[in-house]
Amino acid sequence: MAFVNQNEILQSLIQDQLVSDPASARGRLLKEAATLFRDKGYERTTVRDLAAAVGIQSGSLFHHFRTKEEILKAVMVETIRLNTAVMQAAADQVDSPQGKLRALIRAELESINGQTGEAMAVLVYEWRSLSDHSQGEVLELRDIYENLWLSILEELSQSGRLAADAFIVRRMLTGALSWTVTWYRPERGGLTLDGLTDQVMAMLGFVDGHAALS
Amino acid sequence: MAFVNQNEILQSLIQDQLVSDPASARGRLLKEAATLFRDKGYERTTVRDLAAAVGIQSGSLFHHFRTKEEILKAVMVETIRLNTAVMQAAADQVDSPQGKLRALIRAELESINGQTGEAMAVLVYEWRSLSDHSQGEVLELRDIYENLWLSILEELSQSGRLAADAFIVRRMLTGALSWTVTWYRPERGGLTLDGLTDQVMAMLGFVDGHAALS
DNA sequence: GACAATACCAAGCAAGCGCTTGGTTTGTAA
DNA sequence: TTACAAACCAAGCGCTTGCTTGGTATTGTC
Repeated sequence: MAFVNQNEILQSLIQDQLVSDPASARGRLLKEAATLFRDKGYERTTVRDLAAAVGIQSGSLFHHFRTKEEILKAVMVETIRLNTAVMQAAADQVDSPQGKLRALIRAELESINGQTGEAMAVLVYEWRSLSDHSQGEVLELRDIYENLWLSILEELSQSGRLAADAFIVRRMLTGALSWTVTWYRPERGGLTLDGLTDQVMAMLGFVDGHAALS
Repeated sequence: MAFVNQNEILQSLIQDQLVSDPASARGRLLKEAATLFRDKGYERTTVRDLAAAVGIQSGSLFHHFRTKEEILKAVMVETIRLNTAVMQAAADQVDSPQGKLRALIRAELESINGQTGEAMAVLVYEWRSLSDHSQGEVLELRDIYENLWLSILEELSQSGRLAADAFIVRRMLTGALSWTVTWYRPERGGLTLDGLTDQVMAMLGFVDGHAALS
């Protein structure tokens, strides 16, 4: 199936029970949790904060989740699942490696700075609040996501269009793109998402603005 | 004065009371605090943890610092002071803008992954644990530090040797370089600090390996 | 050797934490 | 209407938290 927009992808994942419906009680809680975890940090966010955000008593949370950490893990797992699907779809819509790279960068910037931004920030900055066991589970999902990037970067590297090592470029991009959440404010005018994507591509030595569409 | 190594700079700052002597009680505490804050996060680190790390009772901490947050702020303030001086010295030892950029990148990578790495990580990832007022104070110091980078990047940009915008490149570098702390392990062999610096320079389009020395 | 000032200890307080418990309401289907 | 599970409330338990207090060593100075 070739998905076009993010909403179709989301519906499909909900169907397969891989992510929670944002309209359900569980989904709404995860959404609020992501926002609170990003704004205040996991540790500073109390179960009373979480409960108040969805309008229930703190004890009632534990009917939906066994522990507070399980909430954090759920935010992370569902975020990776959704974004892996979104990125895959973005890359599939373009043919050239350079175009695929641009699509990935744009899609990740959109994830980080758009609707799922809160959850993405949690994924990056609340990593060590997870227990070792949970970290392992999340790590497995992350590997799938990362391989999406690496296969494309290595293709560009081998054809000589990328000056630095593929692994290292991906790691640099991980840091650089996730960091945008701390400073990029598209709503204040100035730089659009496409403009920002162009800047990142330019930094990597791809200077021809909007990438080849085919 | 032209400083050569990091130790001379440190001694000078200690003299001026801008950073604590690592041999003093206060300095040792800040060192341990930085390590704990990085490993467990500020919130998860208790005053009892901090006290145990330096071998005193938890109550005795409050003879040196009024609050736990004051410890966090001190770690950040002293780290910025030291690193601003270190970076300034690194840039001053080279003449060409490209050489200065390489020196800054190398020095920041060294700060992040070397002796002061714990404190640098705290500076990046524990930002929101500071009160608003403290954030303001730290921000002022950060501006000085950032201007060091911007003046050099803008020079490169205006002479056409940098494809992307100077502000954006700096922000990308901030994210990319600080992220290295999560994956770069020089002690396991493989990539040296100079090698990593070369990779970053290559990513930015500066491909001539070790930069001009003059 | 007197005398502060500094550095520390031992004990514990008040508040907030994650989570449990026993019981009530709400939704669903026969 | 009855039956039953899912969703929720009200209360609070046991524990940890940052920080305070009153007192005791240790250190530097003349």
